[in-house]
Amino acid sequence: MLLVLRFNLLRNNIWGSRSVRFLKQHAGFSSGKLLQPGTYEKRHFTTKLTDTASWHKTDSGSCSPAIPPLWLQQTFDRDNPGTVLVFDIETTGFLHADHRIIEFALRDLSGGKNCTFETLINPERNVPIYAAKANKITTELVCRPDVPRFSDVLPLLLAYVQRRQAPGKPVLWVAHNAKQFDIPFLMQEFERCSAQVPADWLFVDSLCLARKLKKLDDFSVLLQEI
DNA sequence: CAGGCAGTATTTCAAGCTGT
DNA sequence: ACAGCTTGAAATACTGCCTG
Repeated sequence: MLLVLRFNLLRNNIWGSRSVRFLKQHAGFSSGKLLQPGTYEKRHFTTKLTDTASWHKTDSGSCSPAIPPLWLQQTFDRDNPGTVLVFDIETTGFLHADHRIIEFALRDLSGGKNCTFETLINPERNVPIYAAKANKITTELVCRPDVPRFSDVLPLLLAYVQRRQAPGKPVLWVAHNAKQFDIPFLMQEFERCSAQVPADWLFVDSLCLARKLKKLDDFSVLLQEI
C-alpha cells in the first residue's frame, strides 16, 4: 500500500511538474492522452448526467425514470406549504411496471374530521407469497368483487384531496422512499386509468430528508466534540 | 526556474440500502 | 424476489507553496 501511495505521488509530481504544465498549456497536451485512453478522457466524458428532460413522459407515454416532471418544476411557500398528506402504499411487488397497488392510505397532517383515507385495492392479479408475508395482505383478501380497483378509487381520491386542499395552495405528498417506490407506482396507476396527476401536487421523499438530517446531526456532534 | 511536496477536486466503482 | 439511488473508498488530476 505504501508503495502504491509512493507511486501515485511520483506520478502526480511528474504531471504536476512545470515542464509538463507548459506542454499542456502551450502544446495542447493532456496528461490523459499521454497516459492510457479511458482514464482521464473517460472520467471527463462518461460521467453520468442527470437529465431532467428524461423525467418527462416518453413517446410511449410512460414515465422513465418514474419521477414526475412536477417533482422539480413546482415551488412552494415553506412557511405555509398548504395541505400536507403523508401516504403509504402496499403493493404486490417491487416493480411498478409489473406489480400493482393493493392498499392505499394517507393522512392529512392538518388533522380534523376525516383526516385519513384508507382502502384496500383489488390488483386484479395474485399477490405473491413473499409480498403477502411482508404486508399481511393475501390474494383472497383483495381479489374480490367487493374490493374496489384503483380506477374505482381514483375519482374518490381526487375528490377527497380537492376537499382538503387549501385554496391557491399546492398539495404536498410525503412518503418514505417515495422517489423510488411509492411515486412510480402511483404514476403507473394514474397512467393505467388514463388520468393526469394534478399539476399542483408536489412530492417529498422523507428518506432524502432523513439522510440530510442525519448528516446535519453528525456535523453537530462533530462540533460538540471539538 | 525547476522540482518536490502536500492538499484539494473530481470521477469511478462496489457495497449497502430501500420499498413490497 | 428487484432495480435504482446513496455513500464511502480509492484512484486520478490539478493547484499552490516551498526550496535549492
